Amino acid sequence: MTKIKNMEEFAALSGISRPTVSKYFHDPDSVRPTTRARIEEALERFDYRPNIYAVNQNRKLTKNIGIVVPYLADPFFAEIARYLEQSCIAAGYRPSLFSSHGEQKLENEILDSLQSMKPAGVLLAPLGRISDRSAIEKFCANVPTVLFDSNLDGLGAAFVGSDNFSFVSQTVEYMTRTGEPPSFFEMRTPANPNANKRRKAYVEVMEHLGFEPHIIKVDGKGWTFEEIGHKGALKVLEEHGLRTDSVLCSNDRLAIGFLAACYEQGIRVGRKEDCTLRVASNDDHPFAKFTCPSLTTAAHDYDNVAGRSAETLFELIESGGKFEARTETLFPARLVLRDSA
Amino acid sequence: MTKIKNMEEFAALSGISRPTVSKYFHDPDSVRPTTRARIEEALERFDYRPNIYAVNQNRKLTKNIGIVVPYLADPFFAEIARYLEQSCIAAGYRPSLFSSHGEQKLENEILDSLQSMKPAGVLLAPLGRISDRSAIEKFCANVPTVLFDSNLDGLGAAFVGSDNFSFVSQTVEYMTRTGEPPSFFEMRTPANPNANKRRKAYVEVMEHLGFEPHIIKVDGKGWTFEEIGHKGALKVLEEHGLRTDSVLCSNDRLAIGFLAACYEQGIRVGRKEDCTLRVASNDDHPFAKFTCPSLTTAAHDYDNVAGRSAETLFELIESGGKFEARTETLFPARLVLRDSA
DNA sequence: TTTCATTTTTAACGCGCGTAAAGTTTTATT
DNA sequence: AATAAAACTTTACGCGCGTTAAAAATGAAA
Repeated sequence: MTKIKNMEEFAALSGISRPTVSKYFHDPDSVRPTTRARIEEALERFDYRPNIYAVNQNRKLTKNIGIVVPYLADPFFAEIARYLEQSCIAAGYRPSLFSSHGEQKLENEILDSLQSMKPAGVLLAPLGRISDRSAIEKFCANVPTVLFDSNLDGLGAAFVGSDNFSFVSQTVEYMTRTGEPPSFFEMRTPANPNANKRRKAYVEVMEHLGFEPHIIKVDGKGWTFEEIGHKGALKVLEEHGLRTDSVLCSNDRLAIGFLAACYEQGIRVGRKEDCTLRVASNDDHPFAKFTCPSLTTAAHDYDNVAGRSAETLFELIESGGKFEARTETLFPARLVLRDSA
Repeated sequence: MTKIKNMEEFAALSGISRPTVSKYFHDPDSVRPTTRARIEEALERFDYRPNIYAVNQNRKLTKNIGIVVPYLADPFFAEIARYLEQSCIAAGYRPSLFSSHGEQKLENEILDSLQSMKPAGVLLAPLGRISDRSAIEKFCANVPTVLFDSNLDGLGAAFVGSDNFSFVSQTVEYMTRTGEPPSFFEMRTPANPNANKRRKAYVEVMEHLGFEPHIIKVDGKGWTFEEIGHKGALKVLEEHGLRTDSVLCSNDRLAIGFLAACYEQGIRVGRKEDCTLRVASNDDHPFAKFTCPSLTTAAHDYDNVAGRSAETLFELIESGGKFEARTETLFPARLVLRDSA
């Protein structure tokens, strides 16, 4: 197996001219089947691959796609990222994954370094409230971008995410139907815009059902949601801050902290007779199945959110990086009944 | 702010010749302070950055570093990856992150695509038992590689990880000192080589302390450890397969499943009077603090493992990609006492 | 001021590939 | 078999930058 230096050499060995070989690598279907066969035959014998740097330097558009998530240590985003990666690869792109780790500075740096990669497109789940809106706006002006998970009004060519109203309405309706109406447990200043939409949905649904909304806001910032939920729950439980025996957490990670606090305080959670509290939540975090008790929650439609995000980006790329109008696609939640409520 | 097309143009605008500017970008200290100042002044006015593709095409060695983890949806690896990324950036490298998602095929593809990136070096946490050893061996022959977390004997220029004996000896000694000796709970065919070392350490420590080792192997494959631990625990509890009131899980994710099963079965876990079981584990998973009860576990020295891995790779790169001898660096665990044991 | 080492400039080539133009061959159509 | 369309070959340039060699400029030391 001789080592191939460059396309010139490979072309010679395969008996095809270099421009045709180049064309083949750009799109195997753009050459005649017979020549394609000859190239692929040679490809097996010599295992040559074009130098990606030379290719990307000369192509007007690279095949790179950037995937940016706000916090990769959250398995929710890790799962989404996995779907997205695979979709990109399947479509012939080269994904590269970045995590903002909850920091605006890092998000900006990622966008910066992404720009110099001249990507065909970017799938961006922004930090949300703490994002540098103008930086993202500038970025989106230069790079075809589809936002997902967190919407920033008007930014990016499209948004794909989950319908927060669907999440909250299902959980609230379920809880009110089977017991007392829930209080809403959330962070005081949530970074994620979904949190705000969930709160609004909660208020709306409660009022529609004829109940008085009751919101519990806990302090804490950053992405250590379990910790924040845990501390907040201890405080609430100590102060007897719950009006009913039901709590709806804004998201599963807060709920994980909440349940841990309940356990420590000896409070039985669930819908069995000996339980004094019901806790539900939103997201269907990968660990929600293994909390104690297992968590009743509204599940994201992972597959569809990720799939549609990727598809939308591909369409965007193929239509030259611009859509006529910005679209927002929201997928409804699926209520997952477990033991906690 | 005019747009700069290339280094030629930028050099002209800054009043310095292109080769000198090129030299500056390679190492700012390699030019005279006065010319450096002039370049940096121009840099502020025009915000130009070299085309990374052209740079990487021509440099013998890129500044890219690949980081490969076996399963990014495991927050443990997400955390490690974060440390590593930051270390690389701080040292002036450009990290790119990959996850094998538990699949050999993907691991191989990642190594493949990594090769064509001509990285200065790679930080690789292999899948372990299911890795394609020959593929990794071939890769390591071409790219300076430091293994971390999972050791593959003789592969890579160095290995940095945790001392599994330290993990298990601390947990076993603690449990035997404060109560009955633990059974060891693990997967039958663990992918991770650390699991095997932990089992051996368990046997060794138990025998040294004069107790008979008792190992419980549960079925299941893949990386859904919580699920496997959960199912396995239900079976064990049903069959009364525990010889004592103590269990040491091979890792925290199994323990999370184990605790969930205990909760469902109404078994009180912990060291309080009303508890009938003690469960400890290894890793100090980010969620171990929020299990019910919170998990007593032996913690990885995250900072040191990640820090030393990165440092070792930098040294490797600076010494031309080869070490005289392969080194293995192991960091001891730190016992974290919580409520479960 | 002279001297000499250091740094910078000028000029030019190379990297590996995209791409275009013009000419040649192959395939499809009738 | 004649013709046109499609695909391929040849030739050559360009991309943006690394790198080198020789010439020129700079700075420090004498």
